Amino acid sequence: MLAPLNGLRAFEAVARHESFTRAAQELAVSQSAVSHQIRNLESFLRTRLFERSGLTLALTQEGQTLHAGLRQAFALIRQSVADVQAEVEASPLGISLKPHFALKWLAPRLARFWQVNPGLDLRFFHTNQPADFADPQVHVSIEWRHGEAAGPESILLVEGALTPACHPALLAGPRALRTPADLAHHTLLHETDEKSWLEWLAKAGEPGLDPAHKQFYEDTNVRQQAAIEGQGVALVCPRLAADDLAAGRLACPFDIRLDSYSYYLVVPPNRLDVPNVRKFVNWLMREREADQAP
Amino acid sequence: MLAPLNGLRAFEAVARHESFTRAAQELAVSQSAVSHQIRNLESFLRTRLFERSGLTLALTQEGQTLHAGLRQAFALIRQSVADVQAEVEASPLGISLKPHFALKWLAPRLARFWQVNPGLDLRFFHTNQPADFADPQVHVSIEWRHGEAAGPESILLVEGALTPACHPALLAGPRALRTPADLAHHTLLHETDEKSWLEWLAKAGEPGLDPAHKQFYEDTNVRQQAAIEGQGVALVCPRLAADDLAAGRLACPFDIRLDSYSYYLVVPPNRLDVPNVRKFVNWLMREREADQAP
DNA sequence: ATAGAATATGAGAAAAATTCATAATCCGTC
DNA sequence: GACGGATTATGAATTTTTCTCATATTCTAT
Repeated sequence: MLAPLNGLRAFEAVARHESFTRAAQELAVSQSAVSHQIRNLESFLRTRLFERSGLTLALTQEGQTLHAGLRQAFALIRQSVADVQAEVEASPLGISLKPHFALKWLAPRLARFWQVNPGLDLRFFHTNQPADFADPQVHVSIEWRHGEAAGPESILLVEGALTPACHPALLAGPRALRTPADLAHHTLLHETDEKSWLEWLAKAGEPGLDPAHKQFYEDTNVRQQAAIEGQGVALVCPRLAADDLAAGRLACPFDIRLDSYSYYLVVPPNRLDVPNVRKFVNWLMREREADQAP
Repeated sequence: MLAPLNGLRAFEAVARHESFTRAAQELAVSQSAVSHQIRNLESFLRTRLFERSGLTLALTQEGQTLHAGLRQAFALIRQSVADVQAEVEASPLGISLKPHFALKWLAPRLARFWQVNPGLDLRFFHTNQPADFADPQVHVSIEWRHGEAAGPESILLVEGALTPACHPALLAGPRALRTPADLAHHTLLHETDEKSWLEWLAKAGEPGLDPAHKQFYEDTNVRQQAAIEGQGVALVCPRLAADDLAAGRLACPFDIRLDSYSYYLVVPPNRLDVPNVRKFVNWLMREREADQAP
């Protein structure tokens, strides 16, 4: 049977400090705990390790023998653990997010992040799926979630507020989009299913509307580009389409917005203890504030 | 917070064996326990330490960093603990016992002990008090105990069988000891109190007997010598007075024996795990057998 | 596909560690 | 020499950790 490691650790600290009380402070436990540990170790080794003569604590012969090796051993352990933690710290911060959010929201702001955190490596996992936090490379994610499904570890980053958008030309002409009912003559650009459009149509008072065509684009960047090319009407998130709207590449024919989904920052429990994660999250929070100010 | 030591130990074993299962065997725990330990350590360090790709287990970069230091550290720990145990092993085996038993029973047999266990150092604590097992130098004791008070850790070594003994001359002459009642004309040699004699007198049918004189000798060797010198009658343990009886220095006038007290070997719980203790106890047991054979 | 050999996992049981409250001890001081 | 301050010791209750069992999962080779 191998020696009780926690007792050895306590012993090493006591021997170094020459005091139970100070060792307890270093180990962040009570003096009583240290006393029990030492007693237990002494009973395991069947020998006294300290000579308690009054206020002075001295190592016995056996205690000296033990401490000689343990001092080195625990220094090695502490060093090795610190080395690993440094490696982990130096490894890139993994962020799982949708390509659309990455392109339209994060990318334009990242330069500012480097200014504040130079030398911090990021690693992006672009996916339309929920993050796989079992993968230790993934630390946080930004997800497109239904507001109600957002748990306590979710922080609202950008409000969804989905609304139809299309090439400005579609607002005029014979089949001009003037009321939601006009969508019946147009192509609706979907994601992977029709859920969002059905929800929006219901809210717009056209629940049964049957569009002329349907197209499916899983990637929102591609879908939005398709709308820009005039291939149909897509539901867009105005804040993430701000540039296209400002440049006149897109226009929003109606002011009816679906706000059940939004972009949320998701940080698994305790992940904020990782310094790099905290830095990134703090920066995101400040960007969010700046976003909402104007 | 310092790293979970037991997890580190498990990790070191797994890394060395390149197998959870074999590490579990070395540590004498289940594979499951090792798996839990590693998982816990990985979660503490927030990194994977092993690459589990099918049947082959490989260290990750972080795992290698950690193992490099831990291998050395644990080797040091094992060595230090072994060193201390060797020191403890080499220290004398402490035996607490009464001077009388030491002189009359143990001393004549010790030569045989050295034959079987050459180089094993013994340290005798001669005392008439019960052993102080809190003193780590005291490993076993041989005690004069009441049979009923003997606990499970007590082993009968020599039966007490107290009976009066005196100089042979007292068996003759005007005040010859022929019946217990004759003791009224003699001096009774006591230990520290009159208990034993009172008990013996009761058993001998002379409960109220009032002796001519009383003398108190705490040390049985001295008391027995006093009897040899003809100073009175002492209660002796025949097996420990065998030499004096055989040589005619002592005689037992009556065949009434008090057997409530005996010499017991006392070994505190778990002490038998100490190799030297086991050697001594085993030898004592063989001596006891040899004692009872003839 | 399937057997074999490994690791993973969840729940409950067992063991170890910790704390609290307080006792005992020791030393220097008045 | 009694007293106060500082230190270690101790016992009981509680919390935390560790372990096991039973079983799931994963991977490989046949």
